[in-house]
Amino acid sequence: MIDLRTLRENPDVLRHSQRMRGEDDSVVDALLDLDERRRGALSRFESLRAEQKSIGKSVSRASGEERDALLGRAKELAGQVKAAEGEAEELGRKLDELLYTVPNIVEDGVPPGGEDDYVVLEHVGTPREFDFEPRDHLTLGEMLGAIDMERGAKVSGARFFFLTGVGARLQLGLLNMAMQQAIEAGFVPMIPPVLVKPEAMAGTGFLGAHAAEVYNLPGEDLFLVGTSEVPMAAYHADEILDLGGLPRRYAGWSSCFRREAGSYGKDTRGIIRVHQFDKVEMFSYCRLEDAREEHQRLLAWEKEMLAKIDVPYRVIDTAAGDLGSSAARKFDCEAWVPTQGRYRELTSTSNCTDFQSRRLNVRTRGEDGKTRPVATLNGTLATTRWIVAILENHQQADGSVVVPEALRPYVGLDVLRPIA
RNA sequence: GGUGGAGUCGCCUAGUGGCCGAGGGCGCACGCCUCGAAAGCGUGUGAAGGGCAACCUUCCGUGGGUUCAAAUCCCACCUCCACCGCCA
Repeated sequence: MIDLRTLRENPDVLRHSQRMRGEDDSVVDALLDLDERRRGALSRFESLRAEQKSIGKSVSRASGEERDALLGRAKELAGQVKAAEGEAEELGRKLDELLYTVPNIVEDGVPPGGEDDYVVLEHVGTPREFDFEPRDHLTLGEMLGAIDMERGAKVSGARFFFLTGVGARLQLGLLNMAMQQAIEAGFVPMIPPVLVKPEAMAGTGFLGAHAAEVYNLPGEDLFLVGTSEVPMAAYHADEILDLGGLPRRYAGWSSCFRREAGSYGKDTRGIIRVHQFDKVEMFSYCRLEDAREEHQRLLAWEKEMLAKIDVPYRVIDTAAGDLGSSAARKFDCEAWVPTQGRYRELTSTSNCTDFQSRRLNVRTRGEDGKTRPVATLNGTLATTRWIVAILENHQQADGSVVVPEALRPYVGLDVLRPIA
């Protein structure tokens, strides 16, 4: 959520940001207009209410005719107060409604443009030359008895799967390795609820433009989270965090649920794009002025994880138009997928500045004693999709897959071999 | 799912219509005392918004209602606790 005070003082910042995202900048004027009208109504209500209170007090002291006169005036005021309050509330509702549609202000330095206008920041590792025809991850997964899409579809429908045998072991090992790295880096490990209230979903910015992506349980008024970012951001909702305790870092392990509405036909083979997967996610609360630096740290921890699975990847700086509504900046790490001949997202780290914390009311107290919103950031440490990169990049001609060295203690196997 | 009880300023608690945005204790901050500390004493100590100074308004689980006036009365809902039922 945008800060109204900042908007009043410097509306061009939001106008520029909206244009960077390729979105409507006239929302700025609509906001300013509503804000001014609401403040007017509020101030009318406040002076009426003040008068009503003071008359109310004199009623209790007065008697006889004087009391009757005061009562008359008080009754009159009661109606006016109610009307003025209603008007202020109505305008406040409209303002909030509009405010909730406005995405975060884009950070300086973000490349302009849309999905394809990202800037590649670096390449790490080199795609391997195969002296045989590499198999795709699903073929390998089936040969290894690791992935069962057919039964996934039988039981749950398209884009569902079973991880079986070494597939299940691979995922458990990978996610455990991620948790272990996070713990060693000082993160608090966390297993959050994956069903959340509407406030948590809206607070993190997932009920806006991408509401169609979210599963909900209408009878329960609960939503299935698409990432543990949601419960971890809402974890400290309505709290004032100790300044000395920042940054607070959490590593959440959860299943993630996505409807993948509108992606019909995309990535229909294998486990690249599925309705349910598991993820270890970093989440950090820090001071606003430290957020850029913290963002770089999260990116560094992602790279540390990627190094452990030893796959070639690149880091991209996502263009403004492709940022989520809560992100001010986003870096993705994309691994090389040999059979697709391209890079696919394995991690994504976003700096959400004070966008989520304003909605969720997560604050800290500054040196001046005043409360102010914190920054929230998130980043991926491992997901089910990583299995794709591991299988494809480390496959051998016979269909076996060499487990990356760092991962071996967690998986308990050096090589995954095709089953008979 | 049923019945009973409860939700007040970080924590505990007082408060049954106007003198309550709200008293007390704990905690915390500052000061005095002390060589220093503890104890003791004194002062201060919720949040949001508006003017940004005095000050004003809102918030006593949430939402509605009654009233000139609601923490206080009425209704609905939510949450927590206890017991019962049902079921992992």
